[in-house]
Amino acid sequence: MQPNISGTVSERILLAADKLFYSKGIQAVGVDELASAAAISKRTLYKHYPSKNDLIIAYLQRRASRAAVSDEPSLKQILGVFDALELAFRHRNFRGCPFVNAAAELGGDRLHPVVAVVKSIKLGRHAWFEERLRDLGASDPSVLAYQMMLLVEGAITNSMVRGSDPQAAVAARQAARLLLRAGGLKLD
Amino acid sequence: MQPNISGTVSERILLAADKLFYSKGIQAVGVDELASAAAISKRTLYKHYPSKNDLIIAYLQRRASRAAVSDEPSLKQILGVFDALELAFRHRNFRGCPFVNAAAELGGDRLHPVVAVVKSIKLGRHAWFEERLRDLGASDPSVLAYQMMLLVEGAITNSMVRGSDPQAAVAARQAARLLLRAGGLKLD
DNA sequence: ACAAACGTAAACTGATCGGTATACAGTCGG
DNA sequence: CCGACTGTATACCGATCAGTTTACGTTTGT
Repeated sequence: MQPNISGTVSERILLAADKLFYSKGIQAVGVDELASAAAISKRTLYKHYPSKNDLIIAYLQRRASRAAVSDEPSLKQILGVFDALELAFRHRNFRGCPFVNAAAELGGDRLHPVVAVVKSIKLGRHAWFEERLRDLGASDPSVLAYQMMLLVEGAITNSMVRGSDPQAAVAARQAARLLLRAGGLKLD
Repeated sequence: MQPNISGTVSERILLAADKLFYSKGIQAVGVDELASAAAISKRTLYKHYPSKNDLIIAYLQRRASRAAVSDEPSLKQILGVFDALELAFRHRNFRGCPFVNAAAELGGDRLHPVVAVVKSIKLGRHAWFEERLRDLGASDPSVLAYQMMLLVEGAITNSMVRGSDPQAAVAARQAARLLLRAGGLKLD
């Protein structure tokens, strides 16, 4: 891979980490490879991120903060998640959920800081769904939000295992519409 | 961990591999640890499994072959999956789906033999659902089977990330009943 | 009893890893 | 012009890993 030489140093490092960690897996990427991909020396990398673990966490938090802030109506936002999934599944570089992958790779140690980060991110997603479902007057926003999470996670996992299968998103969206309607929401 | 000294050698190795691979992760377990856990020498281990990869695949296939063969009616079998999930989530040692975890750990290389094994196992599960749904006269057995897969995978993943949450199974079962009914099945 | 086969224990090989230290080049303010 | 700073290139460290080899019991068939 030819190194990226644009942007600030921290950005370059995070960009390289994002690409490599996600596509090859966290454990499979060494610090030397990261440094050369970011076109910096190892020393500089350790100046910005004092350990590989710090870089891993920064990578996950950067992925989490990509939450699209939108002023669309709540229902459209919820259904939009499944459209976004389908788009993601069509992407050639799709390789599942970075958070789940990280937890699977490093979760052998239940006290690993990465596990805590992943958990908080997932709880945040649940809250995101629940908030919007409450707005929409769902009969049981918490469990309905949980079910949306199940469909999203399930679709991502299935698509990853099968090798980027867009049909996972189609089945998930259809199921979501059914569950939302059963939960007391009026869809179009 | 005190070594296990009962059963045949191959069984002992597989038993140790199952416990260690699942609880600590595949990459986190070394061959020396496996040998001492199985109370055999490294030499003997390599006689039974000529590489660590062979042992990994044997471990996954053993997990997959644990499919409970039952003569219950199809519908009861399908719903039973979600009861089994809840039971699994209550287990202290639950740490997600061994197949997904393996794919997440080793899937950076898309041609890795483990990835192919995992994919075939998951396709087998889909076929298992589809077969029973077809028996039951579901209107679209393939997509309904896909949706069952989504719920199962989603529940497992969510429960793992949250640290063994039985509520994931409850939400999944409730969603499953709804989807099954909408798919043309008569429940109780 | 004896030799071949099988097992173990443990050292070793070569490679890779995260992280550190050294030596050197460029830059910039005073 | 200089000295502090910043970054690079690279060698190095200790640990760990998969896999091999060596040396030494122990069992087993005959």
